[in-house]
Amino acid sequence: MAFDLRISTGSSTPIFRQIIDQVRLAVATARLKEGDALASVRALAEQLVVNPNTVAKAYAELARDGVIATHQGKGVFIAARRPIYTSAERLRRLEPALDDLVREAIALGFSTDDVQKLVQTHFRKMAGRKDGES
Amino acid sequence: MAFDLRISTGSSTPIFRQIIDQVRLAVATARLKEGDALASVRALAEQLVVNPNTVAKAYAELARDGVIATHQGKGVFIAARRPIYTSAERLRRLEPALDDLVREAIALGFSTDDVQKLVQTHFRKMAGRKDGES
Amino acid sequence: MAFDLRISTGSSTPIFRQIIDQVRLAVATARLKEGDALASVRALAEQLVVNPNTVAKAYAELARDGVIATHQGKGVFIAARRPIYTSAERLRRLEPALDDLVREAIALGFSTDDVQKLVQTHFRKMAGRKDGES
Amino acid sequence: MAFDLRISTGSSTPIFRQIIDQVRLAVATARLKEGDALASVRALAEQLVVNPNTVAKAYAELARDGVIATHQGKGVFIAARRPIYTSAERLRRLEPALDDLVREAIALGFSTDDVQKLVQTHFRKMAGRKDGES
DNA sequence: GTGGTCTAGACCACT
DNA sequence: GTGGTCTAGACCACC
Repeated sequence: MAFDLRISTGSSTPIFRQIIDQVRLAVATARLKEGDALASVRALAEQLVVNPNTVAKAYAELARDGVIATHQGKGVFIAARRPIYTSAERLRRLEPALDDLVREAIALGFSTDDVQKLVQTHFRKMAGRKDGES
Repeated sequence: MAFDLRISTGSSTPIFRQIIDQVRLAVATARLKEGDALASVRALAEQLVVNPNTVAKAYAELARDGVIATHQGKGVFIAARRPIYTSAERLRRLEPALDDLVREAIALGFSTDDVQKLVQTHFRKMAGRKDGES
Repeated sequence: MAFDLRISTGSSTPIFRQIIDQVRLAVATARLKEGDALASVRALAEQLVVNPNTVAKAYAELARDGVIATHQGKGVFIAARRPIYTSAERLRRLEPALDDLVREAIALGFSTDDVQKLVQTHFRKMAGRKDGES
Repeated sequence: MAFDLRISTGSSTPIFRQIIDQVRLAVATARLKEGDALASVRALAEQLVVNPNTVAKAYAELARDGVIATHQGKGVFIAARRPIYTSAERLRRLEPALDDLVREAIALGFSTDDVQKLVQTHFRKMAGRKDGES
C-alpha cells in the first residue's frame, strides 16, 4: 500500500475532515500523484473501523474540490492538480487558521520572530516527512 | 470601563470562545490585571446582545481555568496571575494551531514565505489593536 | 416566505442537487440577497417531505461554496457574493452541460443559430422569472 | 470499417452512454445508414478495452429504441430511419439539456454572450470531427 | 465489485 | 431551538 491513512477517533476534528486533510496533504507533498488509486470506500471504512458513509463523505468533498476523481464501478483516483480557487478565496480559507495561531501565540507570549521560525520548521517537517508519523 | 469586549456574530468561532479568548488575551497583554472587575453575566449579555447562557458558559470556563474568580454577590474579577508555563509547555500548547495552519497552507498551495509574511501582518494587526475589533 | 423551493422526487437529478441548484439560481438572479434567511434544515426537510440529512447535505455544499453561511444555533443565511473559482475552473464546470447540449442538439438536427437563439431565450426566462414556475 | 467509435474513461458520462450517443449521432448525421454493420458486442468490447456487458447494455438500449437491429448469428445493423420528429417534439427533447446548461451558466456567473460563444465553438468542434475524439 | 443517494435515528455543540 | 457528525442499513447505477 502506497499510502497509509490514520485517524484518531478521540480528536475534536471530525473523522471525515481528518481523511480529507491527510489526502490533501499527501497530494500537496507529492506522496500521492495523479492516477494513484485510493482505497475503496468500503475498504477504507473497514480499515479505519468507521462507517462507509463517513469515508464517502470525505471522498465526495475531495472530488468536488478536484483533488480526486471517482469512477463509477472502478474506484477512486488522484486527479490532475489544478488551481481551482481564486487567490482571494485561498487567502480567505487560510484566515481562520492564521487567526487561531496568532491569537494563541500572543496569549502565550511568543514574538513574531518566534512564530515565523516555528512556521518554517513545521513547514519543513510536514512537507518533508514521507509517511505516518503523527 | 477598563475593558471593551467585542464579538462578531458572522464568525465561525463560537461567541463563547471569542469572549474567552479576548479575556485571556487582555490578561496576557496586561490590559487586564489582578483584581480588575469584569461586567456581570447579565450586563455583558445585554451589552453584546447575546444570550446570557453564552456569557455564563464563557465565564465558567475562565473560572475553571483560574483566569477569573466570581465572588458571589460582588461580581467577577481577574484572578491572580497563573504560574508561568515552561517554554516546553508553551510550545506544546501552540502546536495544534501551528499544525493546523501549516497543513491548510500546504493544501492551499502557499509557500513558507507566503505564510511567514501573513503571520507577520496578522501579528501586527492583532497585537496593535487595543480591543477586539474583528 | 420570500423563497419557495420545489423538488421533484421522480427526477433523475438527486434531491440535494435540486435544492442546491435552486438556491444558487435564486442567488445568482438576486431573488435571494445577502443576509436573507433560509428555512432551517428541519423545517425545509418537513416542508419537502425528505430526510433532514438530505437538506443538510445540500446546505453543507452551499456553505462550502460560499453561497450561504450557517451559524450554529441560529440558522442559515445567504452569504456575501464572491468569486471563488478561477476562470479555468468555471469553464471546466460548465463543460459537461455544454457538451450535453451540443451533442443532443446535433443529434436532433439543430443548427448553431437555432441553439444560440434558444440559449438566449432560456437565459432571459430563467434570469427574469420571479418565482416557482417549473 | 465504416465507423470508428472512441470512448473516454475519465469522463463523467458512463461508457455505455457514450457508445449510445455516438451511434445515435452517427445515424443522425448520416455517417451511418440503414443496413450498415456495427462491430459485434465482443469485438467492440475488445477494441474499446471495456467489459462486454457494457457494450451489450448500450446495444440493448439502441435496439430497444429501434436505432439498430440485431440479427441472431449475423451481427448488428443500423435499422430503418425512425420517423422524423415534429419540431415541437425536437424542442421538447432538447429542453432538459438547455435548462441544465443555462442554470449552471447563471450560477457560475457566465453571461448570455459568453455562453453563446461557447456553444458556437463547441458546435464547431463536435460537428467538425469525423469520429469521437474526446 | 465499485461509488452515489436516501432514510432513520442518535449524539453533540452552540445559542 | 439551531446545525454538524456519525452509524446502520437500504437501493440504485455502473463496470
